[in-house]
Amino acid sequence: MQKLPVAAFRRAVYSHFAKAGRHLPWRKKVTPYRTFVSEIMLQQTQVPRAAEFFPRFIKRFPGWKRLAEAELKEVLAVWQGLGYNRRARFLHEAAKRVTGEFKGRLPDDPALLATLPGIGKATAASIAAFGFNRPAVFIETNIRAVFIHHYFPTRKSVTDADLLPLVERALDRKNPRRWYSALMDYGTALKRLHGNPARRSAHHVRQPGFEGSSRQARGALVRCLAASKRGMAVTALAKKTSLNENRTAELLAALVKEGLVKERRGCFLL
DNA sequence: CTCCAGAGTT
DNA sequence: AACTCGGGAG
Repeated sequence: MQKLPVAAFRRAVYSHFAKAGRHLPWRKKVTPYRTFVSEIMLQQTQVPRAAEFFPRFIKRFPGWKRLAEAELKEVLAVWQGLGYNRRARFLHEAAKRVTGEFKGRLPDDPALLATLPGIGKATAASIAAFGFNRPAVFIETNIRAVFIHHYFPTRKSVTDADLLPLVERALDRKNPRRWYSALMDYGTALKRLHGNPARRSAHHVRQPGFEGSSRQARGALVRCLAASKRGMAVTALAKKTSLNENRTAELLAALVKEGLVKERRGCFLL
């Protein structure tokens, strides 16, 4: 199984990092807050887009306190274009918990981090590694690409359980932050060269289409509301988004239930 | 059409 | 285990 000695593998990854490591805004200055924000933004979102939004977000909400004190509508407004709006709400909720429960100090324990909204196993470990330079082990799509390419070049289906011991063994425990940064950059480069080895992950799933989906419609609704001063009625929203009125009402009800939208006597607002 | 530094809900 | 959640670039 072990096709490549660990030392040689690390050298290959670090060598690429030295030549082609990316200069990303969240790497310029590392704090737990900045790492947290970037990791939420990066969930299912390509690096260039997160890199575009990150500086704006940080400028507007420089730290936990400022984010916690903001209104959700402000956070959603800055979030527009990033996608998956509920992440903005999770981030906002997390900031409130960090300032309250943790007195403004983000814990570095992945198990504790994973109790925060929007933080699953992968992101919790990512934050521990990138934000606190802790040797947490995790797997995400770039890591899958790298390890599948190097250690399972021909196997059709590779599980995370297959990869985990390899990821753990390869981890540079002297500098987890640098190691994972290098691994990410190597993974994205590998995908461009070899057509996404992560497709051969047993956990790989293709997304349903976006055109005409409720995701698209919800996005349009939230975008409208983010742009409106005082909120809008169902009819106005349906007209503005070219959606069926019944469907619009249903989608709005779901958005209200999720805490992204509020309703005040027939008028919807963020 | 595909995927993206995934997570929450059912 | 299967669904759902944005939006843009390639």
